[in-house]
Amino acid sequence: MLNRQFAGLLYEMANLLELDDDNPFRIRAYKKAAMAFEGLTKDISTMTLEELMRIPGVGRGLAEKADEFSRTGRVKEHQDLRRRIPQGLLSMLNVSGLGAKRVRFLYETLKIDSLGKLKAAAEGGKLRSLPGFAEKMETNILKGLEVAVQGVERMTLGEARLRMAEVLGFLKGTDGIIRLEPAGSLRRGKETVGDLDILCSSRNPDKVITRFIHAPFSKRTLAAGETKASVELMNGIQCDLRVVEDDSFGAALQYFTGSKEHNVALRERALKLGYTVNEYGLYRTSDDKKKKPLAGKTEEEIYKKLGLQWIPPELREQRGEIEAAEKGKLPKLIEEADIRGCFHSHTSESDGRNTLEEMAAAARKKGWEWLGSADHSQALKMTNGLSPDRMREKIGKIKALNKKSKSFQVLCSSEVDILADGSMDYDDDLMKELDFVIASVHSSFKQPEEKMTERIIRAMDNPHVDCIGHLSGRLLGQREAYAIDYEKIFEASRRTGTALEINGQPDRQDLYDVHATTAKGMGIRIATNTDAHSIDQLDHMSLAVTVARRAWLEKKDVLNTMSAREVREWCDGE
DNA sequence: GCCGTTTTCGGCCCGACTGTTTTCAGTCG
Repeated sequence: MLNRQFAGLLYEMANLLELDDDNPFRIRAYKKAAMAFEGLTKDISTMTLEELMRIPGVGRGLAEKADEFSRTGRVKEHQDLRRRIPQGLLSMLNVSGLGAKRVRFLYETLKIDSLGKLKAAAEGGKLRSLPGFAEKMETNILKGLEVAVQGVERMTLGEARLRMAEVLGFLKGTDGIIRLEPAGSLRRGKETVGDLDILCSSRNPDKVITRFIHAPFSKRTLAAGETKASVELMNGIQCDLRVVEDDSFGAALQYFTGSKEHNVALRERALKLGYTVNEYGLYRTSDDKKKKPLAGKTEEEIYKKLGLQWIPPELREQRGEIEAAEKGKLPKLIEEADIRGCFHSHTSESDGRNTLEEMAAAARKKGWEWLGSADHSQALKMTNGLSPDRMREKIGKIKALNKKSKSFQVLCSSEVDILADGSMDYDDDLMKELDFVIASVHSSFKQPEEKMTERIIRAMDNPHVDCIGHLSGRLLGQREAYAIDYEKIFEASRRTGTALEINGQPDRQDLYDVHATTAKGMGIRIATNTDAHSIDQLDHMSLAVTVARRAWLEKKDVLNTMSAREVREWCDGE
């Protein structure tokens, strides 16, 4: 799958073109197309030129580049740009406060073409005498350099939600606050979050901003004006606060939730309809901006004026949601309240922290009707995986437990390893005794694409395997996804009726949202699972559901919305 | 670069903050 590589190449080309002072709209087109290729599940190397050109934002020029890239692994114009523009200038763009204009200027005047030379020049006080640069700018560049050298860290959504709850909890009590909501990529449920965005309406904006920049979690103030402030949190993450009038809250919430691409598309639509939209409201193009807006108090008003259904934040990625909203065809997204159980959790029998009884009690307390207790199989020694004898013992234990309760059922499940050759870690007789089998890869991650793909398909062909766990195997910030052919695997999944898991562990969130969308389109059933290793991790269902929502999934697409009885029937009827 | 029930040419989202300036460019989201 070359899509991500090609998207990366286009992003780099956009930056190089910017350094080359090329047409800004051309640069925007490259970035927009890069986004489109990133979200595409069909492999570009299997697409014809005509198919490529049907991707929104991709015309003949970029389609030909995609074609050139999949045939030759390179793009000539990209190589030309690389030859002409020093590589170091690209890394200089990562320094906060430096954009293409300033980087180019530094290169032309002082021949600075690397982070090292930039640091030396700033420390030597050589920048302050340049026109447009002064002492303050020099200091800021040095600060920006520290961050750029470390590289930009993004938090997982799970971590971001915790940090957000702390900040909101602190701000909540402030005098004069009317509404206070998280915005940005966190509200869209993106798998990782770069910084925290908070929106607030208040009768006393000064007070909120002052309290915010002096909060205990605020390490340093990056900017502070009348309507917005940014601070760096103790963990180095940036947190932005915007304060608006309550009449503009909906417009501002829409605006600061993004995504940027969604907002650009929305504004283009507004212009066609004779309106203009900003963070204060929706106006007629002909009207004075000081006039009261036609809409702005709620998001629903804005979307309605533009002839659209309200679009849930998770869908605002410019992946067809505006077209669907126009036709009134948005999905009715699954909600956490629809979930009645989880197939995948662990106990202290293998590597979990809580006993079977504790896990079951906690699941019941969440309002669930059933829980799949799916300890590891024997191959995973480091997790104390269960031998066949121990697993049979556990099956007996679960049967006894279920006799005591009618209203709550534990499924005897297991997360069985898919061994390197695609065979399963338990024999068929044992798997037959289990209610539900999740097959996962936990070893030999570096197999070539073809072998890994065959390995997983072989597991799906086993009649006892119900579901594939964390298909891509990626660990956010730690490990790349294994090389697999998604098209072939989805096809096998459809053919064998094997479900695919959306794993809600914060560093997994696996399937990827775009892959889950493709799977849904093929009629593949999805299980949203926690992979909980302790009772508190059962709350990771919220992350799994968020991924499902970003993938446009509805209640009917997800196995976990079945009642205990339906799950039993489904397991027996396979 | 892309795109088109106003267009195949001429558009292409919009505003806040900073640091540098005497009214604004660059950056950022």
